[in-house]
Amino acid sequence: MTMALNVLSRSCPSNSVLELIAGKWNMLVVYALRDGTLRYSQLHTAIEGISQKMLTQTLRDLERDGLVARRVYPVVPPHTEYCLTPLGRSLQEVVVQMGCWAEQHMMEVLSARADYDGQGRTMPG
Amino acid sequence: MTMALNVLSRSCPSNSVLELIAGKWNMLVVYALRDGTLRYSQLHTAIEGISQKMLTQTLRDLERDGLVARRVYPVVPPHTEYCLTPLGRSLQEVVVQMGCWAEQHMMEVLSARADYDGQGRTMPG
DNA sequence: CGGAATCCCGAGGGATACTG
DNA sequence: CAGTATCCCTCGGGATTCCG
Repeated sequence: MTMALNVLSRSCPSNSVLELIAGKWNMLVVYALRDGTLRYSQLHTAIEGISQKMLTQTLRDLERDGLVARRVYPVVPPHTEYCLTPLGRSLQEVVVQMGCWAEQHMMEVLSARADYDGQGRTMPG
Repeated sequence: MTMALNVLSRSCPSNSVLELIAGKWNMLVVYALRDGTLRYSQLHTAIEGISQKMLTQTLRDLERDGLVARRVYPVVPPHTEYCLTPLGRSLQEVVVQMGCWAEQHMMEVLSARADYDGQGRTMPG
């Protein structure tokens, strides 16, 4: 019964923690902040295809989980900056590795997909 | 304009590759296969809370992407085994690190959530 | 045992409009 | 600029049933 610490177990908090990472945009935001502080609009530009709704929501989630720090400057027009917390930077190391893996192995994945789809599974017109 | 290789760019294949990792169950399946070969039912048991539909679908996706190998023994009752391919094992290293991060830092995340929710955001009845 | 097929609901998430 | 609020629709994914 000593299976407490296990990401595969729903009863283990690490499982829900892992879910937060698995979100579609979470990793990309952490990845985008790898070089330092960015403003909201800069994040919006850096992460292609993200809507403001999702960007805001993702940032709130990451802030809530202690991974991202938000600093608001009370000026007009508004100025808001985001950066990783120490906890966020510890995760960032793994996220960057994940990004590197994706960049390094994307061609293998693509060719695997091509093979798989070419084995008689394509839909002829 | 030399920003080709970038997981943040939708036009870069690595971006879609990263998406496949971000799926809710993909990482857990790769993680579950870290120790070697498992049968369908063993995976179903190991990964708490996954439905057979999602397990099958996730395995198909990972097989299609060249991360998981499927071996079917033509016996009755059926016997099917799954294991990581070399490509899958290269990803597995990063996934295991992600799992370790989740296990090591889950308490920090939990306490951050408690702090955030305690700052006047809870909904009193 | 290892799936495939079907049904169906709720959340995820985009588009748009508005605001301090 | 940095959000919030609302609408609305897709599809992720659970439950169930059937099959070789």
